[in-house]
Amino acid sequence: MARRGETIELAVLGLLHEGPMHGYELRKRLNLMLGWSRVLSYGSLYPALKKMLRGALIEEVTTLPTPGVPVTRRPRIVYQVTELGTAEFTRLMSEVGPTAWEDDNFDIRFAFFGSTDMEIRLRVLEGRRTRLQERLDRVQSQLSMTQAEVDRYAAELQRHGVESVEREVRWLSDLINAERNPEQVALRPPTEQPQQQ
Amino acid sequence: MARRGETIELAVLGLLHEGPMHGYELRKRLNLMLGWSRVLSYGSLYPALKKMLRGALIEEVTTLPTPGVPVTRRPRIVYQVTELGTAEFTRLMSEVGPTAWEDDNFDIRFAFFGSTDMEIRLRVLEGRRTRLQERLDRVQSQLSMTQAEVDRYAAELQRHGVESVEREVRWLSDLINAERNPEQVALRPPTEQPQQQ
DNA sequence: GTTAGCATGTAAGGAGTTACATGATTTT
DNA sequence: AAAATCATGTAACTCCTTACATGCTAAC
Repeated sequence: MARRGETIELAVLGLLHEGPMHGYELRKRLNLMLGWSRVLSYGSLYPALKKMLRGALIEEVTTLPTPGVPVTRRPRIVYQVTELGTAEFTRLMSEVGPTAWEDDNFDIRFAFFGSTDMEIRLRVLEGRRTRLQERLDRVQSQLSMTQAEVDRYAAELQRHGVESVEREVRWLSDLINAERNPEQVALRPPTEQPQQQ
Repeated sequence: MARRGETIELAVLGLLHEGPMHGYELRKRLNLMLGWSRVLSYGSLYPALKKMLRGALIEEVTTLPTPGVPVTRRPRIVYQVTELGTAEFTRLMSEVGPTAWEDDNFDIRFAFFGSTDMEIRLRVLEGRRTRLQERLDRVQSQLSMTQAEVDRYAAELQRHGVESVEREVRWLSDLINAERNPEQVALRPPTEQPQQQ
């Protein structure tokens, strides 16, 4: 039950889904994709690749005659996902472990929604929404209790936090609706033009 | 130059600034305050307290006759901040190390703005804004390059990310203005009532 | 020809978690 | 009297980073 360490693994499997890649490129794409928080270092990527190689989730591509690029290339090690890896990808995407709703893990799952089916997408979106809603309820109940004695900066931080999470919940709700009614609603909710065309 | 491990230390020093507390209560207040992301565990709090005790940043309070509470209390170990700790708090608050603008570290600094002076507040706010703006610029320049080939879910994630960071930047700008013109603007920007009373 | 970036790794360590262990106090 | 929660701690482990080490290739 690989609940820990799923983050990089899932990201690599998802990216390799788009085509074979070498480590350096994986890192670049990952940092572009999840650039918001941390920058993935080689010190964690390469060992992870080795481990996945041992687990036969990925394999080396020996010859890949990319059209247009000269073949005189030595040091690059290009990986591709195996059948086992594809199965593991699906398993990880649908797994609802305790860390699956954290920011980074959710973002990775969301980024690869195109490689899954609607059932899983809905489960992930609704799970995240439920989690955020729980946090919101917890904070707001505590907020009403301790309201009087809080310093104004701490209060402003809480206000801003609540507002951000509420916004996130609305975003998730829009996405869930869009999943359920694929025809009626475009993926992007009408922020700019509130009229139907 | 304790650049790492500053997070808990700063939080503890900031909280003890409000008055003496024991470990359990520190954890509760911290989780209330920064409840958004992780929950601080005892396994990291208590060792940190021990370390700070060794460094004389905090000290045990032997007798504290809290009015109204019976004194028959044994196992609680109440800490208070020392002079050295107060100095360290100021130092950490004004330090602009590479991790100071990360979400958690920024939130902690912000939460204790009431215990610092405006100079430091402005430096922290402006530093955070600069960092976010840099990320924004980097992502948007990359976004314009790779625009065509991106999957729609990955694109929506990026769009949402950019929007969130832009919102955060605006929030910071409002706060910076409020710091610079303390009379004119209330801390909270006029969301509900745009009129002056 | 030298700087910048591509490309792959290893070793040591940091910052925290989970799980375990223990006992007192309050509530039901 | 049992259950919940208060209260303090330790040991092992995980995931990741930083710093180091190496060499190739493109650009200036």
